[in-house]
Amino acid sequence: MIKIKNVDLNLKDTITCGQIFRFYEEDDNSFTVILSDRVVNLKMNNNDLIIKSNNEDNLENIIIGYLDLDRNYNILNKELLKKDETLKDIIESCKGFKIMKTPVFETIISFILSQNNSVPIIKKALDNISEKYGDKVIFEDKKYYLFPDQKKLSNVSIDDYRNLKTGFRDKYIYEFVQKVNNNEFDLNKIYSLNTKDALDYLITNKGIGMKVASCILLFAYQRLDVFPIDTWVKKYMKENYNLNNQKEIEKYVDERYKEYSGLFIQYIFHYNRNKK
DNA sequence: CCCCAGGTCGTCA
DNA sequence: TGACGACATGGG
Repeated sequence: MIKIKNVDLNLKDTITCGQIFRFYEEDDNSFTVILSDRVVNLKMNNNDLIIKSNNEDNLENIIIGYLDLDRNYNILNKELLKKDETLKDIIESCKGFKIMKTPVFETIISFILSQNNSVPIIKKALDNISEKYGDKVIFEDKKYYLFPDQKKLSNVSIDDYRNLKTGFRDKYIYEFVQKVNNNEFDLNKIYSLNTKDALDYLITNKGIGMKVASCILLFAYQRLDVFPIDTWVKKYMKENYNLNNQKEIEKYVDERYKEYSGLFIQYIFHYNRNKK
């Protein structure tokens, strides 16, 4: 067990707001997440974060990175507030909310699955893939399956994916995995690209459009300057700002919030989700 | 039974 | 460019 004292973290909202899919809320209000090569249980005890895992190697650093605990959100929030003072209440309500740093490969598969799909079904498909091709881990007497890496999926066919309930996205996942394994798509190249080029590079994959690419950049690559525009955001921006299409929204958000626009979108999503 | 899910693709003006 | 239907699946 590891304890990180005095963290500024809203664990529940951060875990459950749609950044990751494979997590379990436990009876003691802790969360068990399946993270790359291990299973981790996270629990807040007052302001301390209690961490347990089947694998404690480098665990504290991994969780600090995963939950973005090293970033100074106070500075970000101040910058955001400077750009738009009307965000005061929203920003305050998002205290402790973090943009997670999620595993790249799994995140891309997850968000390919997310198109025209609902969260429980996305989760089910990810679990199916993991149970079939991922390594088994026993943690506190329970069985879990890690999400497989690209090598483990190299021989999986479109039909295999279909049988795991990925729906019509089966071919997209297949093609993406093939391209990664054949070095036709380089996950590390993203780090060296600016945000616009990274988006253009991501959408060269079938099944990845602008929204999915934005989620990938925001969550897996920590690009806080992208803003995933989906049906929810469109509706919200129309109702509150009278912006009627994607172009108008992009222009508005980019002009006002620039390098923090991803944070801005996550904050208003989070705020409105909790409001009702 | 119909509708929808934090979309994207292919097709046709 | 821009609009529009199709798309697998499961839950309401």
